[in-house]
Amino acid sequence: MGASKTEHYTETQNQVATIAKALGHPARVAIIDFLLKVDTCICGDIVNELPLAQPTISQHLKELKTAGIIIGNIDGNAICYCVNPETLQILKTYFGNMMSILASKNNQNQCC
Amino acid sequence: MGASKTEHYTETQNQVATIAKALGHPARVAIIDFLLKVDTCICGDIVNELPLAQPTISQHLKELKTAGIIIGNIDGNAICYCVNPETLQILKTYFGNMMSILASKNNQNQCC
DNA sequence: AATTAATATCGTAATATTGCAATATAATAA
DNA sequence: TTATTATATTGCAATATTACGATATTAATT
Repeated sequence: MGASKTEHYTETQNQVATIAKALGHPARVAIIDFLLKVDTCICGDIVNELPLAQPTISQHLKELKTAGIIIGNIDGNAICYCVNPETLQILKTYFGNMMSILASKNNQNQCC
Repeated sequence: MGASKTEHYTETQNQVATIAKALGHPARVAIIDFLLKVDTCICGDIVNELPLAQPTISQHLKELKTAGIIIGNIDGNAICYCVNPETLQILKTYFGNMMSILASKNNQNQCC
C-alpha cells in the first residue's frame, strides 16, 4: 500500500499529523528556522542557505505551503515566504495539552 | 534518491524533524492520544482501538519507540507502552520558541 | 526585443513508507 | 507439555518521498 487511511481518524489527529509530517524533514525545519531568523521575509536566499538544489527546495517550500505552515506572496520576480503562526499554533496547543495531561498523571503509571 | 542529507543540518533540526516525522501519521497521533487517555498503560487494546491490523500497529509502535516518543516495558506476556514526556518536551520547547519569535516580530513583515 | 534573475514544474531514479498475510517468539494457562 | 494469548518479524505489493537535471514561466533589466 503506502497510503494512510485518514478517514478513520479525528480531524484533529489528521490535522496534527499533516503539520507534523510537513515538519518531518530537517531541510524543512531548517527552512522554518531561516524564515524566523531573517527579519525581512524576502527569501530568495534559502537556496544559498541549504545544501540542496533549487528544485528540491522549491518542492520542500511547496509542501510547507500545502500544509499551511508558510505563506508565499509574489513580490516582483521574487517570492516572499513567511511563517503562518495560525498553523503552528495548532501544534503548539496540541503539545501543550499533551504535556498537561502527562503532568497530571505524574507517577500514576506504574509500569514506565 | 529518497534519503535525506541529515549531516547538513543542526542536531536540533534533525531531532525536531525525527520527532515530527514520527508524529506525521494519523494512526500514530491516535496511538499517542489513546495512551494519554487511558489511565493504566497496559496497552494491548490499541489493536482494538484502531482500524489497522496487528502487524501494522506493531510497526507504528516501533516507529514511535525508535523516535523516543513512547517507552515499552515487558509486563508478563503483554507489553506496556506509555508516552515519554522528555521527547515531547523537545517539540514543545521548539514550538514555544517559534511562537515567541513570531510574536516579537509582530507586523514587521510587510509582505505577509 | 533580448537577456537576466528568481522560482516552478516535469520527468525520473533511488529509497522510504504503509499495510497486511503469514509466521515467529515468548509468556501464561490448561 | 500443549494450548492460548500478546506482540514482533518477515516478505511483499502499492504508493509516497527525496533529490536533481532539464526545462518552463514570469518579471525585471538592458
